[in-house]
Amino acid sequence: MNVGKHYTRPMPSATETRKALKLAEKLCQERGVRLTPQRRNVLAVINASDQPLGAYDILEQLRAQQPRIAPPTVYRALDFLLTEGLIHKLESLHAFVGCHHPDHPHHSQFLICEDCGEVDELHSPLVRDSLDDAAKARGFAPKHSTVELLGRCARCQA
Amino acid sequence: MNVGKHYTRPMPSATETRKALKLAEKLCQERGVRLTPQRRNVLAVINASDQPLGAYDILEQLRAQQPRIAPPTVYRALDFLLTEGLIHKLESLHAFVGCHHPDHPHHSQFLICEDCGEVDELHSPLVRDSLDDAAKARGFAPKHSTVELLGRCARCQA
DNA sequence: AGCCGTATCGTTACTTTATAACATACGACC
DNA sequence: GGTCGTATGTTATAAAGTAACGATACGGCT
Repeated sequence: MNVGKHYTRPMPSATETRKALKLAEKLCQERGVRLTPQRRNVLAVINASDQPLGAYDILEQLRAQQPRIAPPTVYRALDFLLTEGLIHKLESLHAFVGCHHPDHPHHSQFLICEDCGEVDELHSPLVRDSLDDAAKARGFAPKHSTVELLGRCARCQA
Repeated sequence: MNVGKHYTRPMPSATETRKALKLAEKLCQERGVRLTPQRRNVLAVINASDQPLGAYDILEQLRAQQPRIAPPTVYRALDFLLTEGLIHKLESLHAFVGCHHPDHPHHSQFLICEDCGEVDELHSPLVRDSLDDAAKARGFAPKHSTVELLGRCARCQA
């Protein structure tokens, strides 16, 4: 897959990754859902990456430990993590990123740099409200939003 | 593919479709690009549909007249039509719809009904501006936007 | 008209992304 | 210990998209 071509920022630290996993565990416990080892593994791979990962990228990484793991296992874990709001899917890349604020449901907006692959997760209330208003004006009841801007990040323009 | 399951609104009239094709021809001529028969055929199929169509749906329809047509031909036509702003791609559905305002470039926002498959193309200046502002605040230079709300349209709620 | 360069298209084969279907395992509860 | 629901393993296949290369068509030129 390899989204970024030029600059790539440093991988998330092991500490950050562990903290994210701890939070995920806590949230799942609170909600009465199970963060099973497979789901945890998938989340760990995603959180440990500095780039969005495709399902088959994740698969490949998991095969290092579990050579016989197959696509449905990964997709099932991804479905779970999406449902629980622990990750996001970037539709325009067919790739997945960890959620920065998994503790409450939200619309997110993503700025995706085509040069370096960096993904910036925003939660602009203005964007959210303007979208809600637009939907309301049409009597439309939104369940899920996909908001992705593709372009160049500040660093790659400089 | 078959996006809509329940209500489906009537197909666009032949008159509408013809008008859209006329406009597309005019725009292409003005721009010095060629709306070739294959491109025209693909556009016609998309415009004649009341639902977003996947590339392979389009392929299948074209095969009625041209049994040996292959995926690359369709994808090339789709690329052209996207570049010229004559159609849009709905990333969350892997499907394509005709553009309602092909005469000037624009960000669009889409309201996609999960029940009936209807797609509403919006051009809310508030949404556009709030997204531009959010991007600007991060020094991000957007090239393309994907804004899609999935949910239920007014009719399907009633 | 004939020639050239480029754009478009045909064709084959293939890659990448995603899911259906069914078998097996495992844990919670009676 | 049986059985019910949830999660996973496993095989196969569907759906979406592209690479590569040759053939043909088109527009501009002399």
